[in-house]
Amino acid sequence: MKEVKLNIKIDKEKNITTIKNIKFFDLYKTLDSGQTFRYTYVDNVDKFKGLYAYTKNICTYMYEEINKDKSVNLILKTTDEKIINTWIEFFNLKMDYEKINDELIKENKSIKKLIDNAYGVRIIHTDLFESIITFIISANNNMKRIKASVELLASRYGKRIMHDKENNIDVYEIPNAKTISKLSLDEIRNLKVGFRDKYIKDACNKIVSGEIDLDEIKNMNANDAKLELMKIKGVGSKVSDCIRLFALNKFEAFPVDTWIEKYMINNDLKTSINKGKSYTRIDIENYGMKKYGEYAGIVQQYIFYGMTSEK
DNA sequence: CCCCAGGTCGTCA
DNA sequence: TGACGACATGGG
Repeated sequence: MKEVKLNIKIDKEKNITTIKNIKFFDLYKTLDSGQTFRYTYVDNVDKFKGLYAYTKNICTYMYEEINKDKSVNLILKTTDEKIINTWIEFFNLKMDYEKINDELIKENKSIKKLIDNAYGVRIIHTDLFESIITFIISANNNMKRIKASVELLASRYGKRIMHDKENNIDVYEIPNAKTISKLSLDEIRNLKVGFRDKYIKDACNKIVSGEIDLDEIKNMNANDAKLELMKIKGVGSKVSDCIRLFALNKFEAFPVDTWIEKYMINNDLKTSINKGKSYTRIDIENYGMKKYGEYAGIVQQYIFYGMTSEK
């Protein structure tokens, strides 16, 4: 698909970069949609509201302005081109979401209300290792607790990469596999990850030993990547789908968690279930992939946002 | 006390 | 294969 051309203004004097008129983008909804767990809201930096976002050992202050036509200006507090490009890639800003949404609606008109509700939610491009660890923690857990555990992991065992004295905010990097593999099970357990301690350790051991090669996984097709990730204990079908969708951007993945299951049972699958059919999560995953095709993961994220943002 | 959260594992048939 | 209980932990 053709890439969107970005309108980027770099202001060296103010140390600010503005990416102008981004279509279908909501910074806060996107970060808050359960794909990444590492961002910190700030009440007062340079007299405006914003946040520190983190990925791949980079922490940047940013905020958004909404234009009259609903497009968004993303303001980054940096002028470093490498960092700017990191965030463009992270938020997939070159993807033409208007076109993708039009195609999805053309195939299936009922998707329009899902899109309107989740307006601006994008699939982001997260770091593979971080995604593996956070989504192992996510199993049978909730967003608040996942975020707390990831934050504990970073602040206890990661290097501090940002210190904001004025707002009393510190940001730490996610420790690497080697560092985590040296921790005891008790130390990992103390991150409030419960029974997932041994899974985190297994993932790091396999990465350190070379049994799992993250660079190889990045070059695999969607199906091979899924199976390779599932060699890690604690990574089943759903966790693997989240990792390949968010960290590898395999958009055909359709992760089925408790929310997606509830939604599909009450909507897409309702009539057949009334006729006495039953579906496992794997059935629902295959149904979603078939029905929504190459952008199933994007549809899934709209559904997830809708289900979790109510109340 | 119960049930639930971006599920997976081991076991038993 | 398919079903089912166990698993940590905090919130409602």
